[in-house]
Amino acid sequence: MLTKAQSTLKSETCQKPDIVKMEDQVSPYHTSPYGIIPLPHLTMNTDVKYGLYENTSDLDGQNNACTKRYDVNDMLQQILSIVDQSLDEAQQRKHAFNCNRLKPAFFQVLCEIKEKTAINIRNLPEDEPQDPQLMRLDNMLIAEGVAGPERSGPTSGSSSASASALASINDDSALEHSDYRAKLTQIRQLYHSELEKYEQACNDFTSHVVNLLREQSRARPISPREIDRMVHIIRKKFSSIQLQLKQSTCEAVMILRSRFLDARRKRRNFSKTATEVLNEYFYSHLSNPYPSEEAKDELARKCGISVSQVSNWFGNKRIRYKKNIGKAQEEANLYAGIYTIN
DNA sequence: ATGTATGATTGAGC
DNA sequence: GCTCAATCATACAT
Repeated sequence: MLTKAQSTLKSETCQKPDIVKMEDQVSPYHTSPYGIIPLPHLTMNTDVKYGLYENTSDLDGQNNACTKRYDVNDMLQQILSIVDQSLDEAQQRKHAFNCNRLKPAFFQVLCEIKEKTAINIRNLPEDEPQDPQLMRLDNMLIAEGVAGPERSGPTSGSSSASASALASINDDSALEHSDYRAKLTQIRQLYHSELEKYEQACNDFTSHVVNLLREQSRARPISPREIDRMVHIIRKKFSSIQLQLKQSTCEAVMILRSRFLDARRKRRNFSKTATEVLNEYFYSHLSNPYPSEEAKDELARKCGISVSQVSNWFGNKRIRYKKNIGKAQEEANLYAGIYTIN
């Protein structure tokens, strides 16, 4: 069954008698399932508007239009000549084409052809899941305070708990902490300005392409769906660029962390009183030196260290006590003498 | 400079 | 998620 579109195209080839003569001949007035379209007019007009028959008049003197040979070279020549046409000329042609009363019908036909071809099959919008790598990076950037809402106080973030505890112990680490925060802010600002740039560029480019496609859609069949698809593709490309930005930002944060927050590099012994408090608890609970969550909280508060530091201390203490009970006996006696063994 | 002490990290096991 | 054991990296004492 011939569609309106197909019949239109076939009738167009009929305009070129040579071709039709040799190939399958279809009536220019073929009735499509969509009704009769006065095809000869359409083809004539569009051909003229497109300039395909531009030099017909020159040739008319020698050759009748029906006998004129249209070979591939002629057509190529005409296509190539479009490049040489001035913008004004092109605009005129475009305008003439758009004003053609049969243009909407012709356009509809082209759209239908497209609808029925494979173009739409691979057009199906796939709901692709979010890139797991991108999600990881996003989560990390938010966790580090680079992306997401700005953090004001040093006590606001959960990750800063140990740092703020350290800061309360001595000025040294407080200084380092502020240094760390300053550097993090620097990274944050850089990240956001770059991200903004990318987004701006993406939006600019997208709107440019959309405008271009919309403009072109007046002359060739471009469905809104296709434009959406193009926008989707552009966004995907740009997000892959953003991915690189996020990756390098994460790297920078990790380096910063390792430099400033890796406590192994800047280890400080706990204060004497803190060690005393911890030892007191340890030796007075020697039979079960495993402080509960509440006890850890209490010890952390008393010592001005974090709960995880308390946990670390007890972990180290238990293992080292076990390894050298003899040597630890002295210490045990010292504390046992003061506190009743539990 | 060297050895020891100590807080933190890592990986296995539960 | 906690603990153990080994280990790292630094602080501290000598």
